[in-house]
Amino acid sequence: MSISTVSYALNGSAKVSEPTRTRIKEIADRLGYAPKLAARTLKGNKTNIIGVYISSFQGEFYGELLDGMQHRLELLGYDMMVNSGNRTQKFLSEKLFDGAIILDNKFQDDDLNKVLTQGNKVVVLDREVSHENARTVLLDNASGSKEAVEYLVSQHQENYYIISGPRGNYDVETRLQAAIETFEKSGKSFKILEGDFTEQSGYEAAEKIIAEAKDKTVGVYSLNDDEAIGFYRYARRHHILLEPQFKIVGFDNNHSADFLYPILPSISYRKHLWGEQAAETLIDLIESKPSAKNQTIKTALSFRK
Amino acid sequence: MSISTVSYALNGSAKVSEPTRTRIKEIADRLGYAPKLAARTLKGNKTNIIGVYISSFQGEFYGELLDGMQHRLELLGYDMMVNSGNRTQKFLSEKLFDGAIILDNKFQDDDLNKVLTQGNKVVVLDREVSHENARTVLLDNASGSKEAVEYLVSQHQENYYIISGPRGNYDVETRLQAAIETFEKSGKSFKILEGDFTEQSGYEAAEKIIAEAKDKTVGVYSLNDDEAIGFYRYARRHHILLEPQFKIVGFDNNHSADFLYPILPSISYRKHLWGEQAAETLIDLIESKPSAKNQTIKTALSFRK
DNA sequence: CTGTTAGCGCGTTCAG
DNA sequence: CTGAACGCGCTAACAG
Repeated sequence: MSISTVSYALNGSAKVSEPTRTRIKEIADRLGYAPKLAARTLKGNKTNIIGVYISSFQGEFYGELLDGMQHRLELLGYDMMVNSGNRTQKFLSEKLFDGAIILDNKFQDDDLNKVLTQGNKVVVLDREVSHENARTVLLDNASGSKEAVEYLVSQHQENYYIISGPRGNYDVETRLQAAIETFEKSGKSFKILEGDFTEQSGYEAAEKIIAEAKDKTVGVYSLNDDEAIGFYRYARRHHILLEPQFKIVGFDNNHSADFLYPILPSISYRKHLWGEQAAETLIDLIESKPSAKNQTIKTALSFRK
Repeated sequence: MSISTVSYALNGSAKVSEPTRTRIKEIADRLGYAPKLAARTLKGNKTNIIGVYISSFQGEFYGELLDGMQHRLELLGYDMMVNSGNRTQKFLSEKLFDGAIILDNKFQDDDLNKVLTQGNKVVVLDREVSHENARTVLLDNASGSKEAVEYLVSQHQENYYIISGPRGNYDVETRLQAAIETFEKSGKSFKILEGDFTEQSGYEAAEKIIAEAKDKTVGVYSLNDDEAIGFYRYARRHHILLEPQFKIVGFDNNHSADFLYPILPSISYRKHLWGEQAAETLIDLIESKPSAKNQTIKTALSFRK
């Protein structure tokens, strides 16, 4: 029983007879033997692992997205590993991953370019990229933003605000631009308050907006739901009834905003599908299928149930 | 410039002069060269990667926990990768990870034992294990559960319920046992309704409980907050005012339950710390430090803010 | 200090 | 079914 026979047996090659295979598998099992990934990879140059890069594990944002990726990748015969933190970027260059999905503002454009130049395949969910080894699967922020603002304007408020997000972020910039255009087209004036997508920043924005409001009615477009939740939290803590003076719209349709009162309308999109599309596109890219094209994920105003 | 010099230079060996090192690094950078993890691992028998196994990415439960692990592991010089799904268990046997943290009911006891027998180091957060290669970092469910029930009983309700969780689960069984003991000690009778830790199961339990209640006051101990949220959702959808007839206590102190009305008291614990302890214990175990002992995470009733 | 050479780690796979 | 080369980087031994 030679080394190669063992290898063939364990990998299901037809070069080994059934009885031998069975015997080998039994022995391997008894010994707790498992071929090392490192050795196999060295020879094969492929790991069948996809690396996913996110900026933080905190928050409910990623769960459904990752779940979508995971399920699709499993179907396609790949495994998935989730990373957060700068140091792990090296694993892509070091060929631990056959490809990566990136939704991580801490992953710098420079580093991304380096990685692409090295020949790594990447799908990006948080910026525009043009490179033969990259594809994008992006939200249709413009359309969602337009709908959000149109809804607010239809409520005929007296003053309007946008609570912004971290500048430079793709989603922020595209949502902002579309919102501004839509406000201008409607002839309504508005103010922009800076935010950073955290609850805290929404809380602080609420303080300003409510102080400025006096007895005017106000419409607020919060560029994500976390900020909107912060807004509600401020109101609750200060015993301010939002209804009917304040109308707010958010973005992301967070599950955890389901119990806010009054209901928080929000721009929603299919997170699970987003993850699936990202996975599918990446594998198409890795396997050099021509179907590996840039994708867009639709958005629409939702009023929860 | 020989191969060995390059290796020495890139790995910071003293056998290479600074100028040479710098030059080599520049060239490597320009060429986009990065030593492959597989080759390095094969020789060194160590990856400095810790695998974390969770049963699903969904839900807000894991975020803070993973964040705690991640930060502590980073401090200790390790990288972390998060896995979900049965197929990825093999990576531990295949020596991609130097060790693992497991909080995954889909990770079977049999498989865990196999992995431990192979010599892999593991910290487990969701069951009791006794093995030289394993340590546990578990919640003090008994204490939390006792406090939850004592709180309910102090509210002097007429009927009491427990909404259970998935049977066999360590947290469920220990919470349940302590709850039963505490109810019995107080002389109160109670009913147990089955649940599975999902919102849906809490929703269904609410339907039964509310139908049975008539005009009696009711105390409900929901073994996790997701179920409690389901309870509230049922009440809201059917326009039932919970206060003052229904008193509910949960477990986990989920952030997303912050906006429930009336306030949902819940057994809380420091998730971030939990993750940190798990990480620390695992590394101690890997590095054969005697400090690698089983740990317990404290719990306490919390009324949110 | 730098270069050369060679062995090692471990599984895969071709040629026999 | 077996022998041996191979993949890639690390490192020890030795020479310049």
